[in-house]
Amino acid sequence: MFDDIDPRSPVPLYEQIAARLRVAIASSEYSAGESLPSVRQLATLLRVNPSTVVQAYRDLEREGFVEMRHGAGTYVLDLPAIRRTGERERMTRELVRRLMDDGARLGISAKELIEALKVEAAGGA
Amino acid sequence: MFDDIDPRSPVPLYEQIAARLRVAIASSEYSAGESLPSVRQLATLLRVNPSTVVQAYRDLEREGFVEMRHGAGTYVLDLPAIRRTGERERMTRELVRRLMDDGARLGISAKELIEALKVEAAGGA
DNA sequence: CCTACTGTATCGCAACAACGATACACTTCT
DNA sequence: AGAAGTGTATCGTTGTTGCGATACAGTAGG
Repeated sequence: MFDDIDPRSPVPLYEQIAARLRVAIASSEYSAGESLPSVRQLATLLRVNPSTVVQAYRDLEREGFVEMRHGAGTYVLDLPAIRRTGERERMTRELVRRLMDDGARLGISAKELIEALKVEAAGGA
Repeated sequence: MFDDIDPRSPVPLYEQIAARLRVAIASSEYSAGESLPSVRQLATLLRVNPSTVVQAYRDLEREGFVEMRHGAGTYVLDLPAIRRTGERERMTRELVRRLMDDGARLGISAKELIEALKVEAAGGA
């Protein structure tokens, strides 16, 4: 499950770990109420420092995916609960802004991006 | 024209400068063949180090907006030349796909993304 | 040619990010 | 109460980034 963690990648370890867990949770590989591996367990498994795993878990917590309980463990929340929060709109805006930034950088207008997005959403070209 | 350059912003000075110039070029405030302010001129105007302006110009050059001529100045290229490459559509698709990926990861549908994109394009909240 | 302009290259430093080491504090179970 | 698990807090080291200082090199006009 964590085969693709690569210390030499330019994307930080904690981000790789968080990303992997995000999809796992979103795709119900972990279900609500279930506990993630402990910080030390996962750290040992990945041959990584516990602090690095903590950093990943903290990100997931900020994003509303999990809850860390001191002394008890880290538990995944249910997705509906995650989605209810205003956090969701915030993140949508953030994603879209980044898209527009990157687009502008390449001289691609918002109008074009909307068009392309519609096409991709409809199942691609 | 460069009123909004802010040293205290988390986004780097050179990136703010480059961003401002990108839209200026895209909107024909500078036309093809015209020269940008010299590195030192702009640096003095913005009360910034010449190296910082250079960094901005180099980015614009990598992106194909301008050409730096040693000893002569920095000149804007014509946009049609930039846009003619099929590279453009490819990158648009790539950007949009990444957006959808990231969205899916957070449980955000394409429909929502389109909606948010329209809002942001219209000037944001 | 030579002066006054252009961009270029190479440093140095301060701030920050990523990661690790290690000690601390809480919970749960017996 | 105590043991064995859990997350937390605080450091230090290392690499990278943003920015500046300063010397180098090319170009163009008098």
